[in-house]
Amino acid sequence: MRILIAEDDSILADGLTRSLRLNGYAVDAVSDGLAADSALRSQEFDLLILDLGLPRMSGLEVLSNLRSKNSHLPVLILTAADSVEQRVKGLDLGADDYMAKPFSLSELEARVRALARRGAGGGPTMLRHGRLDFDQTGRVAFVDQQPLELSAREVSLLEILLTRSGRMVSKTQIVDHLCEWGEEVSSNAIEVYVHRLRKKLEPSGVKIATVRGLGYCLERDSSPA
Amino acid sequence: MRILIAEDDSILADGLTRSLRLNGYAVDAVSDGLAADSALRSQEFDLLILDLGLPRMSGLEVLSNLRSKNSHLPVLILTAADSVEQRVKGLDLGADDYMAKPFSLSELEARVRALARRGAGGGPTMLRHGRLDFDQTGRVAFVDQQPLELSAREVSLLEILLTRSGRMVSKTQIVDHLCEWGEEVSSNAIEVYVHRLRKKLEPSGVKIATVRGLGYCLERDSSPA
DNA sequence: AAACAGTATGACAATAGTTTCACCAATTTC
DNA sequence: GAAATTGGTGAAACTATTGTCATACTGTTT
Repeated sequence: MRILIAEDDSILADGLTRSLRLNGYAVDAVSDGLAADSALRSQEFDLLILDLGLPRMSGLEVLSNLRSKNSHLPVLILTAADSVEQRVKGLDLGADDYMAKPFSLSELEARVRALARRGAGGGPTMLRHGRLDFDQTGRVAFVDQQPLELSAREVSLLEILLTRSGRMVSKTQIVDHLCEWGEEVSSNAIEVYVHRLRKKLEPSGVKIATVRGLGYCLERDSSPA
Repeated sequence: MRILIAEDDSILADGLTRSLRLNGYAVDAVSDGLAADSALRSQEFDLLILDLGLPRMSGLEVLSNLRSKNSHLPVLILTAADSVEQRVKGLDLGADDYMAKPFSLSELEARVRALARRGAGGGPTMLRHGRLDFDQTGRVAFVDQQPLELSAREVSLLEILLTRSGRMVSKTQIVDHLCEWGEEVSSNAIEVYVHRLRKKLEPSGVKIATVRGLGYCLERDSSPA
């Protein structure tokens, strides 16, 4: 689950980044509108947290650019407490939720959870694959009701595989979802994650298939329900 | 998926080439505008990465030539960080996206993916032929909902046949889509791919017809709907 | 019908991609 | 601050895929 934060107050941005990371999200932060716009073109995010008062390009512009590309990316806008007007504009332009500064971290986290869930297809937050259940909100996996002990990386990997169940997922796609910008990771790292996850998934009967040169994909349920 | 890189900085070009190849694209590189123009006339590409500051013919010229031929080829332009003006011109001339140097490889890769996806018909990525379904995004083929085990090459071959469904595909066209310039492949290699793909397609009832001296084409649905 | 060019097919070898293990660095936990 | 967990690297073993060869086959041409 990848989040982009566009916020010019670096202290606030830092705090948000840190706290969201603790919650298991991959977070990137930019500090002006142009950078946000550019980031949105290049990467796929699952949620955008957008300050409306950004330098170089206003948050409203960023938002309208985004929506004009027909993106349904969930957007949470941050506004100064007094600018009711902006807030309204933002919602008109298709923001999904707003928070007035100052706000409490835990409230923000809650909204983020809600939006992230909604974005994930609007559908159920429970992914199922054979005997494996995965709770996207709590980020826990179960095999026959028994919780599975997975590290953060493993959870993320499992999540991306599950959300694209049956489709090929290339290593680059995996890197994009798991890592943030500065973080360059050897392709071997992915292979290692897969290896470790496979081991932990063994008892569940869920298999990760390899297609040489293309990537990985979750094997379809072999066992009939 | 074939990409042309027009970039005169050979170090950068090299890096791009290598990294994109790792992502499974067929990449060709040229180092000046004329060569780019000429390559675009002779070969079919799916994406152009174009530096605007090219010798012999400027990137903007290459781009406008291309668009004047009514090509909708997705184009990603590379510009110096400060030349906002060029960038704007480029977008006006019909570039699809831009990146300011210097940029991170992974960011470029992401944009390439985005463009490649958009370029691939923009529309539905599901191709259907008789009982055979092919998910272009996921790069998986199904027969009656059952996934088909194909290698990377086989997937590519199937893709090109499906996208030209019913029409002839010459061996040269196949080589062009699958391989890069340096990569010389005997014509027999193609015959071998076809052979292997045919075998795997057998249970689906989908047939690849040979036309002596011309090439191959997917047989029309034999079973009337 | 013989000769020919193009195509099919199976086996083999080289390659490039993957798995796996052991180990180090960094971070978190107690 | 020590121990434990997690995340990442490199190297060696491993393996499926790929491309070529040699050979058999098919349809055309003379």
